[in-house]
Amino acid sequence: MLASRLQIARTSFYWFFKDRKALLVALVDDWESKNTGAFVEACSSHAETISEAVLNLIVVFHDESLFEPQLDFAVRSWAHRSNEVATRVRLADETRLAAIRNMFERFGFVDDEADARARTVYLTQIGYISMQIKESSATRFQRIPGYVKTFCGQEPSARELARFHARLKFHPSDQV
Amino acid sequence: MLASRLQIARTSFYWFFKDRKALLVALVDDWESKNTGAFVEACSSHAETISEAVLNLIVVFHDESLFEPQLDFAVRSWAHRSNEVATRVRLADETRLAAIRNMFERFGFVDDEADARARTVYLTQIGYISMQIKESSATRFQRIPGYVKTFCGQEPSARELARFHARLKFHPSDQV
DNA sequence: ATCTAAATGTACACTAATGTCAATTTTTCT
DNA sequence: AGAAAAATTGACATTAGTGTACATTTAGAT
Repeated sequence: MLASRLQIARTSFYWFFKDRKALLVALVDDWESKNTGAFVEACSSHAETISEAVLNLIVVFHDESLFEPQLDFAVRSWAHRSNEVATRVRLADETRLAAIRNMFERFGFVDDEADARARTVYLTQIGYISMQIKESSATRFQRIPGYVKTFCGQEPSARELARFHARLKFHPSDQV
Repeated sequence: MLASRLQIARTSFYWFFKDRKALLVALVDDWESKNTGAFVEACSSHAETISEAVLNLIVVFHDESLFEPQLDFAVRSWAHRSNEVATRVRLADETRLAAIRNMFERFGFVDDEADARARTVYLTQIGYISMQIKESSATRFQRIPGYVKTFCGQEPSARELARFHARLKFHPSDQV
């Protein structure tokens, strides 16, 4: 399938990768290096309010240069069958969750509540991928204020929303 | 794999199912019939407060006689490769989401907010499965109040939590 | 006890998936 | 142009996955 998609002979694959497994390992390596950094950075970037901070984080999930939904789901699927991969996925998830929890704590949420809110934000996005929802960008943007209010208990200001909107306009691949 | 797990010869499989595909179709049929009913029922069951209603819903996700995480994820995985399955999954998701949204609307949430909260509850659970989190029941129960507060903006009362706790004690398979 | 249906097993066949090898073409560098 | 490296390819080999046919065993009913 890969070969026909690339318009080359099937066996040409073996010039680039030793075997099937080598490709899969490379994919997980790529997944690992690409994602985690962007999350930590978004969580520690400056924000005046918690709603702005949450919006910063949501940007990462919608920027396909930082986060690839299809790849993420594929890796998680693989993790269901491989303990090795499962361990790496778990580690990445913990790193990301810690970063998000830390973000909530910076804005005064404590212990269990910071933890629950961090998990809610993160798990909602992971669930989104799992459901492979396809909706117009209009629909998507319309839902954002509701999500932000749910995630942090505070509605985003018009100015924060406008900034969020502007940042994502730079990535037309999201408009599908 | 299936045959060795069941301690029978590989070909004995074909006595029960015509072929591989027939088994997969049966699995999706099972998934479909089993789940959706339980959701709708939980969402329409009586509750004094929104926090109690949310707890009623969370029970469904933790009761393995009503909801099978592994199967759910497997079906969603399959949906990524089969349009037929994807359509059925999408339909089931919409039915469930409508039931949950309706629940929030009964307690005074309107339009976008009811929608966002319904999606947050549902997607968080789907995300949970995708992450195949394994935690002790103690840890799980500890997190519940935080989730409830995030989901509906209101903390569950001690009495509501006690009832929730009691209901799940009847399903020891959850204690893993 | 014996007949029948349910269930299991062995032998075989076919196809899809994966990988190796050596030859060939294309690109790059001097 | 000509050599070296990069990339591609077809022919072949091996293994895993899927399925059929038929014989055999087991369980239940009369």
